[in-house]
Amino acid sequence: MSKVVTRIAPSPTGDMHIGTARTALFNWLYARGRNGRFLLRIEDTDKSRSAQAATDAILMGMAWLGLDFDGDPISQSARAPRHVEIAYKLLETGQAYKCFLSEYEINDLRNLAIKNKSPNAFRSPWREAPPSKFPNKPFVIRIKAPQSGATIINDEVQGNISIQNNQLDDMILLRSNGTPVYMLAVAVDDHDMGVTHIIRGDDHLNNAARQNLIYSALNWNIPVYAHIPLIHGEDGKKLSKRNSATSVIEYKKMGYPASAMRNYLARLGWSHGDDEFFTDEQAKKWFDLQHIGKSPSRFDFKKLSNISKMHIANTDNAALLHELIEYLNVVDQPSLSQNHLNGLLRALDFTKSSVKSFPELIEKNSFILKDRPINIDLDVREKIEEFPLKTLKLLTPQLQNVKWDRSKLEELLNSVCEQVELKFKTVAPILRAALAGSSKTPSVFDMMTVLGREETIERLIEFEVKYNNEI
RNA sequence: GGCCCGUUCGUCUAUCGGUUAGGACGCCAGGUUUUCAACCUGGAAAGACGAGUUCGAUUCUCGUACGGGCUGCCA
Repeated sequence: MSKVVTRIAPSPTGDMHIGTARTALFNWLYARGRNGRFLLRIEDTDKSRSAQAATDAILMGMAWLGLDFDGDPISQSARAPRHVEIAYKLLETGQAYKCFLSEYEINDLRNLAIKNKSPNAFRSPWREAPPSKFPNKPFVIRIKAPQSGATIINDEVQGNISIQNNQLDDMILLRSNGTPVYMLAVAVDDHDMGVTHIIRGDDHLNNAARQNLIYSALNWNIPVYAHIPLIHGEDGKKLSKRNSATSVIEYKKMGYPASAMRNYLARLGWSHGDDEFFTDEQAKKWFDLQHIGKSPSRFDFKKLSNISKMHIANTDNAALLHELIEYLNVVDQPSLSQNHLNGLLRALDFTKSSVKSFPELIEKNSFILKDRPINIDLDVREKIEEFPLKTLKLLTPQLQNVKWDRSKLEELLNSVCEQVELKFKTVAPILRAALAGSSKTPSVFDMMTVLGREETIERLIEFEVKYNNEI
């Protein structure tokens, strides 16, 4: 059995689409799980639609998602001479022909066919014309498609699809300006690149029949097809800017880890029994074409968030910090000081287990990312019904001597609470206010251990003074 | 219009003729708690519709409805 080769072939138009990312992921998983090769080809045949910025966006998206491809990206436009060569080869063997119809004339013929309710696809009158009749006009090269019988597509996802050949028109291979069209380029490139498995959106399902025409005209082996259903928005309509975030970069900016995106996207339309949360290694091992669903699936942010939460909780601190830094960077936040970085690394132990995304993680860690004087959020202020100064007066001096670990601090706090005859429930908001100025924090003991003795005491004193002044 | 594809809880899905149709997210209720959360327990919730094949259909076939795709000198 020959080695598996897959590819992702996006066209460079604007940002990288999340659907493209999923298709890339499927191809990547399939190849990587089978010791195969995964290639990237930029489909820039139509130069007017292409832009370097869009290509960069694709590269960035792939990099963020960790979808590494083999070799250099292949530019389709650079391969145009080869496409032209094949078109002329087909012309020579009589499997393609010159068509001298103008676009205007084609339009008329097409409209006429629709008007007459012709069941057949459009045919050019030049199909069988002898060279002696050729005018001195620009021409396109069309493939000579069979007019009867059927073309079968063996699709790993959709099954065996049969398309009547009278539905297939003599598609254009080379434009009148001599440039190749997409359909030719795809078939030639996939063949030349040795692609064995084409996993792509099912909007290409009908195209597969056309591409098969090219393959068979050239006596090439037809690759394995797997046409996967498209992703829809939460409203069930095709994913668009109106109903969802469409570009990969937006998800990065929302602060979802790449591993979570891979997990969620893989699970969207593919399944491995009841497994919901899995690692890349498992996904590579498990991924197959048989368990890809046939119907389009809706993008669900709630589920993504849940998967994201599990991934954040399961990422080790150093890697998480690395991703967090990249996240802050992409959302144009100022970078963190070494001091903050150090604190963050320690705080992650107990802050990473309960958040859904990086902005939440930042918020949860805000106590360590703030410097004195601590600004107190309004909602926290409101929760402090009375301000028992005596508690702090009693507590602060004792903090000087207590052994600085979590259990000792708990003991101390409990005894102080007893002395002032308050429940810890009442005291905690005050400490939270003093230490973090926010209600979104980890436990006060965890904050104390990370902040350290000195900083904790400074914050408590600062708070005490502030309230003394206000009274 | 023609052709092609799809349809299981709100959502993602399991099921490869025989199940009390399972899981996850979300939702609801209760519990725990030191805030936001998190966590624990329980609950409601599905085979689009109509025929046929079969001892038996979610599963196979056909039709209908709905949704999607293709039908470009776009990709």
